Amino acid sequence: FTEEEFALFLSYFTVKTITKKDYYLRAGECCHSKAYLNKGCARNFVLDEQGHERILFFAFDDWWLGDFDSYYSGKPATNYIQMLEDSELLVISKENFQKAEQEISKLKQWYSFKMLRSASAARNRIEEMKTLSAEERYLKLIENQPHIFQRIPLQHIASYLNIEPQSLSRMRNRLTSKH
Amino acid sequence: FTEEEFALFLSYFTVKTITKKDYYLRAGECCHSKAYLNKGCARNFVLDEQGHERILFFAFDDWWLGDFDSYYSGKPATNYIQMLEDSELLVISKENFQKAEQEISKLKQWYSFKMLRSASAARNRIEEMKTLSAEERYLKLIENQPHIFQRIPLQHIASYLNIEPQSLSRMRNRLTSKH
DNA sequence: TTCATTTCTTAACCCGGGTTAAGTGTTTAG
DNA sequence: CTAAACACTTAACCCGGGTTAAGAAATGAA
Repeated sequence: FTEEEFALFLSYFTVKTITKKDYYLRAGECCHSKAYLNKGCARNFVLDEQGHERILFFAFDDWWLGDFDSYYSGKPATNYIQMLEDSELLVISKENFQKAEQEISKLKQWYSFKMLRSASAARNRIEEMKTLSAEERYLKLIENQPHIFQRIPLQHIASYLNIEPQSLSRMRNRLTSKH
Repeated sequence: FTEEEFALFLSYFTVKTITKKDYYLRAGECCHSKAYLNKGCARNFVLDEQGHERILFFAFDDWWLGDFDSYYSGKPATNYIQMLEDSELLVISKENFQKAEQEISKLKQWYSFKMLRSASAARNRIEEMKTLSAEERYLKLIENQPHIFQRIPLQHIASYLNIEPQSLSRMRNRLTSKH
């Protein structure tokens, strides 16, 4: 983007601060905006049939928040997006994004590249879930995203790994006593 | 697409037939093309660290085949794509697709819509894997894609459900004797 | 400082699915 | 037609993670 394009794009956003534990989005609501997470972090989760929270992923600085399906279909969201720290968001409405897309030619291209990366990341995540055990996923997380352990409670990491907090605790114990 | 646009698009493809059990793509190869599966079906799988095949998804008539990451990064693929029936593919090379994109204005738009759907499908799949048990995924599969059971051996369906064939057999037994 | 909430750990028991092994059908190829 | 390859099932044993319950440790609020 040129400086002018970037400034124009930015002008379509509004700043929103959300305190820890509050929600950017709840299941059942419709998602009419995208939000750039400027500062803070969030968890994106769904409820299973027993009502357990299942964390799909965490979002940190420089991520985009939203429920894709709801945004594009207009139907109610299935995802909850809850802040895990006091956070600052740059929010852009659907309408403003469409306007911006028409005024800034590069935007569509940029966005479709983003979409490609997003699809690719989701596919890799599926691959990971199919080929790695809980323990392997835990070790990989420590290796690839150690910063997560500085900011996110273990219970949420357990949910992300698709196990109960007790099991993660037991696993960590097993791993440290093993050496 | 208009009829002319469609004919032009088609002219960039070549027909390729692949017999049952042969591969459209193997891990380690680079994926330089996309393929429209005109007739037949295929399984897309990866190998885990123990060398077990893990099926990510099946492809039937009207699906597109390829390894996204390899196609866009130019790096070797991690996915195998193997035909489960004698199949007919319409193959388009990376170069031809790029040419077509420049000549047919709607193509980029169409493709970015496809990409959106693909990202959305992958996200839903992750959600499903996180919230449903093996048995629930099996029942859902019977309900939503019963035709799969007509064309795909149970061992492959087991792999898709992320369990061993023996476990699927046991589960089916459990379910039928339950009523 | 003190009480309450949240987070983490430990332990006992249970169950679903993995593993191994064997056996029965059912295709396919020579 | 026959042997080999493939597909499916059953059973015994084991193990990782779920469940329940309790308590310890850390954090936060009054």
